[in-house]
Amino acid sequence: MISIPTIKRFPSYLRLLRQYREEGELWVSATRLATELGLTPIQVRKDMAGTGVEGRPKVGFEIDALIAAIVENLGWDNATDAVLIGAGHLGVALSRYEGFASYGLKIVAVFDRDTAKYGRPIGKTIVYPMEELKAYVADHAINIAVITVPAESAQEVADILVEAGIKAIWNFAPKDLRLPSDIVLQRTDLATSFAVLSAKCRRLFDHCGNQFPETHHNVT
Amino acid sequence: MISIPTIKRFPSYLRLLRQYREEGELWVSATRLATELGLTPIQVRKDMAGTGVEGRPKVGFEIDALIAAIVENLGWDNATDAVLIGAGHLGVALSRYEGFASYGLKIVAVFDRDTAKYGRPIGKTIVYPMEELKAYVADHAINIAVITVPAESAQEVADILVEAGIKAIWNFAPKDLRLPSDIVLQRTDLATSFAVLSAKCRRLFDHCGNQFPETHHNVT
DNA sequence: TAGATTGTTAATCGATTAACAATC
DNA sequence: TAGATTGTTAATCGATTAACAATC
Repeated sequence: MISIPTIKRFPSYLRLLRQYREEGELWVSATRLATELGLTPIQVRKDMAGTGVEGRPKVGFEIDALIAAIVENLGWDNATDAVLIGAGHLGVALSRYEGFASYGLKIVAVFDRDTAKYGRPIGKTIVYPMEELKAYVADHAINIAVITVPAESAQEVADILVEAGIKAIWNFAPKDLRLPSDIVLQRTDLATSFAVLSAKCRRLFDHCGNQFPETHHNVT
Repeated sequence: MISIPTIKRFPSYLRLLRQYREEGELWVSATRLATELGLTPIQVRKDMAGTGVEGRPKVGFEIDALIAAIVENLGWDNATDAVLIGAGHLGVALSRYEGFASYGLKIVAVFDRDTAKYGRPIGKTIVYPMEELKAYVADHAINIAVITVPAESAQEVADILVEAGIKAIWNFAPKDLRLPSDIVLQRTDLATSFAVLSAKCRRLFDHCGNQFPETHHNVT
């Protein structure tokens, strides 16, 4: 069983490995991956051990083998259909994001409460009425839903999804959802992310003595 | 010094506490916060201890005091000006996001490479040419930058920001940036987030024996 | 008072890091 | 061969959880 911290580093390894492959390289050492990603070689070796790929002393790891193993470990080798709820700016941005293809995620339908948006094309699909969400998820046996509605509506949408038999929810709304324990939930919370940034800034600035040290580039 | 995991839970506490206050409540127990957020009461008490607010046995914590302490701890009490680079869908979504106000983050300028977008209004600002980025950051003593450009351009943009004297970067591009160690970096990487979701799904499904268990709602 | 709740110290758990033998 | 690199076992570090006394 691969740990969550290791899983979180997999996408960074994957991006770098794919870049190396494009540059025509065949082998890479843990030392090199570590240097480029700001990790320790020991940690990279531990992570690589999780993939099941064995390295060769003095040579390193076979790039193609690592890519295949990481993709397989994440389950990104076969595409999964997903619905997205909330055709606001963020919803549209995610629906059109082509990078999802390399994660094996495919947004097959977008839903919104705003009647004015019905039928509007977004990415490779169109906007459907919210009333059709439950039936769509159930009929198409959709397993994953992406929530990009405002915080106030997020729980309501989640409840509909659960009733319809959803298996996993990726929630972008700034709201902590209450879900049955057998539903997989992943948050992408801007507030949480910014809180960490803020805290790191505070630590740095506190070290300097004031909130924002005068920059030497500051032209008054 | 408050730990990062605690910092990550602060925004969730904050949302809930503000909701309670709106409902006219004055006190809340760690037990109740724990129940609503799916945490243990012990963990909530530990986190609350970090804020410096003392609770009262049998009563709990004063909501206003907790809100003030968390906001103060995150440095969200006075607004910070930030620039955003990349006026694509995600950039526009973030620039218009009004929730940032409650984090003390204010996007004061948006930059893009696309000349067709210059002067276009986004949120409370307009799009500026990329050429003006460096001077803007330096002249206005901007400390925080949000990067929403494609992965290929992210490092280039980051380099300009560093030269201009930026202190912290919030990077949404799927790219691991190389930065001087004194620059605060926070990633919000969709791939990482989705990788965790994928891994959790795999664990759940492996437990069931197949990749996606047939849903009982599946109408064939 | 009795009992719910806080706060703190100790125990547990898990991830990172270190040490070092094995390998090509 | 010599030396860079891997793989594994042990040590360290930090966060969570448990236990329990203190409090209103």
